[in-house]
Amino acid sequence: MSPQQTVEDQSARPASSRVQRKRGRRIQEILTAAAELFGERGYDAVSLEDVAERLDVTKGSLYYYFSGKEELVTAAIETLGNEWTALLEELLDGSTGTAAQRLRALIREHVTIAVRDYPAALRLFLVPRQWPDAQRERIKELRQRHDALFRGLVEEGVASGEFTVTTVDTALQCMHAAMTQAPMWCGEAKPRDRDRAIDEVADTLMMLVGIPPR
Amino acid sequence: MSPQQTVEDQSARPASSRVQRKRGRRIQEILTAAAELFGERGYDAVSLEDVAERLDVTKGSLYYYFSGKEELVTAAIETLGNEWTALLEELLDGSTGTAAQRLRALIREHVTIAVRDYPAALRLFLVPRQWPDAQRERIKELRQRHDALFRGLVEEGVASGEFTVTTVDTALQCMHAAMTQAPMWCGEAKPRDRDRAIDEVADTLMMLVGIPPR
Amino acid sequence: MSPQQTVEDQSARPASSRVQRKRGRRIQEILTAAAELFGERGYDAVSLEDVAERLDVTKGSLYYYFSGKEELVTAAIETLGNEWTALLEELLDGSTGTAAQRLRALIREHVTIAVRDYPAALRLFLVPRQWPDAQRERIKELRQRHDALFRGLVEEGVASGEFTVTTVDTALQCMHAAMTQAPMWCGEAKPRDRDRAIDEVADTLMMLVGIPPR
Amino acid sequence: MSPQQTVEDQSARPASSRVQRKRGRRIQEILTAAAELFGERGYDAVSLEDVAERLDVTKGSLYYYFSGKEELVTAAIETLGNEWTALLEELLDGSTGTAAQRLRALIREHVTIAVRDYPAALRLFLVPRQWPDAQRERIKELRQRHDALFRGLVEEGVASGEFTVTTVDTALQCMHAAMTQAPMWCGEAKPRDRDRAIDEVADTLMMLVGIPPR
DNA sequence: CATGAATGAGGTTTCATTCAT
DNA sequence: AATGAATGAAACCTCATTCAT
Repeated sequence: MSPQQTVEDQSARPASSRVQRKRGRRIQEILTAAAELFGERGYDAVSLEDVAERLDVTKGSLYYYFSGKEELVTAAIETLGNEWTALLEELLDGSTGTAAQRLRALIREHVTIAVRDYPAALRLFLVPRQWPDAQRERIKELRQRHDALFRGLVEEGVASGEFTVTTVDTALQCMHAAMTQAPMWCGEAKPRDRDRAIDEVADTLMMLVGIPPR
Repeated sequence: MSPQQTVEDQSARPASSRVQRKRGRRIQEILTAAAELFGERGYDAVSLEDVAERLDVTKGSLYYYFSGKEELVTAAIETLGNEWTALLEELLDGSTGTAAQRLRALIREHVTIAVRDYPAALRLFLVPRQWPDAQRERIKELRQRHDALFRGLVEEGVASGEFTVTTVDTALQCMHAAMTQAPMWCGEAKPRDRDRAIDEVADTLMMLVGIPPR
Repeated sequence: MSPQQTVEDQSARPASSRVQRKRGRRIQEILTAAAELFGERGYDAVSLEDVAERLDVTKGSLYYYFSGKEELVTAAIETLGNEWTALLEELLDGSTGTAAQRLRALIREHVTIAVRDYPAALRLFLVPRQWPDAQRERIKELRQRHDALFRGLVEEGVASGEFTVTTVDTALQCMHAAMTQAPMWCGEAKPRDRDRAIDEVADTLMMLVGIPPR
Repeated sequence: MSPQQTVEDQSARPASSRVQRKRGRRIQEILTAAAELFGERGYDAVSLEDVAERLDVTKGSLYYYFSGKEELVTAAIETLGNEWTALLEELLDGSTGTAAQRLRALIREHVTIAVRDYPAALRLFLVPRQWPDAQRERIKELRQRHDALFRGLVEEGVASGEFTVTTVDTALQCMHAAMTQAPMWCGEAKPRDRDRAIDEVADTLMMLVGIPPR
């Protein structure tokens, strides 16, 4: 049995779970490094050598865990998406107040993550030639889970009369597009300016659901 | 001594203007092809061989007109941006009504062009992070000219009290981001659905300047 | 200090013979698997990973029994050759009749084994040109033992005037070459056709020693 | 239009036939070098680097003419087969005498070529994983053309009563197998011995069609 | 005994770039 | 103006081998 098995198959063999856990941890290390790099520079601009170097191993080692660049990047996207979504879910769990207050906080958090951790995340969804089927499914699911967070809040606000939208779908798409590209114009050096920029983005995007600034 | 001269230099020598015109035409052909390809697949995923093949010439020929891949792609972006901006300026010249009416028309037109002519233009703005200085300048200027169209209208509306914004800059950025990515979710087959989708985008984005739907 | 010891050494230590037997059995399993794979695809096209996978162990384990790929393949050839020769010797022990009758039976058996058990055994003799000295010796000996069976019969027939040959050596070489490649053109699906094909090969090869068909 | 076009397409564009001829010549140079190397060592054991080095160019250049290793080797086999067959046809054209005399000369020539030029030609027909369809056809045709030479003579001899065979097909297969493997046991250093060995092979193989030695 | 992990050398392939013609 | 040819660096990938556990 070849050792490559994507992250989810892990539970196949119950044997030697300590080893399995270690393997899992290593895979996560790799995926985190890969997610950062791909998130920063995009698919084509990152070589496996780059990934290996950041992990201080050789290229060959990556092939022990992944069957190739595409599998690696797919898994990395998944990781990135999961971490990102988890952070947002966490925030949402602890947040109270009106739908507007919570949505604004969510937007702020999302942009902050984008700017801080994954300035080129957008590119990861613009990967070359369409993905092989298996991988495309996984990415689509990921995106839906992420979207659901925003959609839930928006629908709540609309239901309560707090928000006004033309279409929930379109408002979400626009919001998402702007948030994703935000790192490109908020990527300033000084944290102070950056924070203000993020605030402005949040205020501006709230207008998409009919909440005026101030 | 190579005859390379970037697109601007073209008008420098009045001599032998028939030759010059022909050269200009050839350059335009190349740039159009390049813009399409780069727009479809992104910078890294398009090889000069691809561009040459679409033009039915050899790679070598491209070097007669451009000093390298980067210059080619920069010029392509410039061309595409110029055409695009020209279409928008034309529309604006003939348009009357309130700032809101004109802005809405401008947004509609922009998205329509994007969806119809340059479905993947977005990628052209996701080009390698570090441009050589010379090229970065040109792209920045282009963007500013394009932006000025929207900015003018928005400022006019703000001045007249018609619009409400947190920051003109941020509103424009968000608007731009959403418009650029719109082709990705409006790229439906049937023209009827597509038109309605574009309308929704326009309505939604008008909210960024405080204009409610309907 | 690694415990590697080539197959011959096995019987050296009488100590702990149960362990030794187990070791021997394991080695045989490995060699059988290896012989099949190398026979099917050739030396270069089979990786140790492939061999390990078929045995459901890891690559590393193979190094416990063999010092490397070359030793493994040499031993595999040896095993295969031994089994093959043993089968032929067995046949010869029980066979009677004229030299021609016995030679014909031997040829038939040889080709039958090749077709049935080792359809691509030929490739095992097309292994990298330069064997290390130690291994070359072993392979040569093997071949001689195998050859001796045929040689003995041929010489007997020549001595008795039953056979006519130009050179015993050359006749044997040609016979061997044809027998080895026979699986490639006798590898038909239906057993009936296959049996007739083998008969034809045997008849034809008998002509090499001057025995006419029928 | 990518420059790769296999040898037969050459006549597609009538344009600039001097250039075309030069291209053809270069391709032949490459194929000759490749055929020698692959013929000597087999598919897997020859790297493109090896081929490139013998031609004193870089690996990359090979990709200008061939789309990959497989295409190169297929074309090389074709070349090798064509040259080989051409030599045999030439010989046959100028040869007179009985079918036996001519067949014997043909065998001698074939083995001489094998020993002298392509000691590992056999391996080329045992290439890894079956060939892609396109290439398999070409190789099969080649083989048939080659076989036809021998078949014609054998059938002629059988018709005239000069030869006796069990089956023409089987006799040809055996003959071919032996001839192809002959370099393995005739590859001696001294030309004198080698010539005698070839003579013996020829005499021995003539027995396959019922011609006794001497 | 056996495994999982890692390595490093070497293979195939791609491609921007240069240049003689 | 354009082409065919060649290059070289760098990419992806494979695999025999080693080793701590």
